[in-house]
Amino acid sequence: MRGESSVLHLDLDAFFAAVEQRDKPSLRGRPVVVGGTGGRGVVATASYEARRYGVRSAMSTREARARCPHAAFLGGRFPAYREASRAVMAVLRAASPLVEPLSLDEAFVDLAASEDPALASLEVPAVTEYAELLRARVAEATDGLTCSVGVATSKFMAKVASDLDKPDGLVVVAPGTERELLRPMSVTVIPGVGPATAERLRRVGVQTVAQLEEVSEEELVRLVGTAHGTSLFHLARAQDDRAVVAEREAKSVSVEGTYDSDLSDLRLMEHLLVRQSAAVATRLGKAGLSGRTISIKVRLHDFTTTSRSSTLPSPTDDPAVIARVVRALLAELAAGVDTGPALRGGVRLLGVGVSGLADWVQDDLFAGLAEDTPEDAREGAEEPQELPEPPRARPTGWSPGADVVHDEHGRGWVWGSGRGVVTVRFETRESPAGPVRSFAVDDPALHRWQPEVADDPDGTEHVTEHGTEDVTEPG
DNA sequence: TCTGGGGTCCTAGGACCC
DNA sequence: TCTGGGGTCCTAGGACCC
Repeated sequence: MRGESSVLHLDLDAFFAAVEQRDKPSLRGRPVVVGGTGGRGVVATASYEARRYGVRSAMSTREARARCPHAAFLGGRFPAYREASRAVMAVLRAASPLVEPLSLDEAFVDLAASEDPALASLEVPAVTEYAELLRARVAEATDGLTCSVGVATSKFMAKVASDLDKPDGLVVVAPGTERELLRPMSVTVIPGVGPATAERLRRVGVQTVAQLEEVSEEELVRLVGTAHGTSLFHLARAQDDRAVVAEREAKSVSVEGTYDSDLSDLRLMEHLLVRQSAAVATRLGKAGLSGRTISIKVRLHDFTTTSRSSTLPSPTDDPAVIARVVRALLAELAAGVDTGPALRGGVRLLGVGVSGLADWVQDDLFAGLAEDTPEDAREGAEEPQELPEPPRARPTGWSPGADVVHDEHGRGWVWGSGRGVVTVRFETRESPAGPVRSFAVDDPALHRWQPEVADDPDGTEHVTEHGTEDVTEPG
């Protein structure tokens, strides 16, 4: 917490809906709802006219239609929102080099780093005047969009303040007045306190910040865990030293989709996941990123959500590699004793994500792999007789398209990532495109294998993950 | 036909290494 | 051979945010 009110939080009012009303005069003064318009859509933004009918963000579009049937329901024009956002961020960056965008419509600005001569000092009157100037500049740069601004001695208090006079308002919290402002408020003003945490606190009689102040740090840690508990303890006292950070690197890239009716056909799910893999790869490529961990997400008809992930030895942005891993992860779920039947019972959402991002793309897969091949994998490759006993258990799943190596006994193998070798059974089918090989993983405890394998330009089967020469198929 | 899509952070357990 | 702890990586799930 600083001595001056120099952290500014800006929040554009009903942003998506406001852009629509700005661009389409016929919508001005009317209720506008932007969000998913399909059967399972939710509201992203409701204009203030629509909020009067009880329409709220995250509400299902179905319910919003029931509450306000005469509203304009729009699917959203993200390029327009991005452009408006860019104009706002440019205004803020002209005010201070330290701008931290939180989303398209929100940002922190560190006024202590400002070199704008229009900011006379960090005293409350000067900061108030300057914040009004910024609001005017935002309106001018965006052809009339309004915003709400809070200025305080910390990020937390600035964000609380920007919420106090919405829409089109400004609140500057004078240094030293934070706690009296906070005490009567609900604990839900604290970032990180959502429905689950609020309920836990309510059960021990805590609903306001004043009541939260009475709880010891140890008790809070016991209630909600170490990180959350200590953070809650300090935020209750308006203690917040988080810096405004201009550049934050992306940690993951994902694509997901909810379908209007539940899916039960595994081949269709695979098709959709592979399409999402390509979309993720495209976005990675455009951003110059690649990642090692590939995940799929599956939400069932009853909204339970499961995920599977697999970490490769080196980062990739290759749609073929991502798709291959994704297919294997789906096969793993389909083979699961619990997850398999659940999958066929109806899936409402599928998603693909890549995390463990690096800001570089490996040019030569083989070059990188040669250097850090795990010793045990090499040994396994050279001494196939030490592989596990042939399986007795029933195959737990089939993973079309994965590459398989066989040993001299005619058994098929797929190689793990530094974890030894996984036993599989395989079969080859004839298809118009040539032989198609599938394999089954026989040991459920081992089946989280790493199917990082090269494309197959010369028609031989080989595994690139731990050094290719060792594991080229004989003949 | 309740409940989007894009993220971040945290926790807990197991594997593995020293 | 037994006991043990610390650190890191990985996976799955959950809470939360806009």
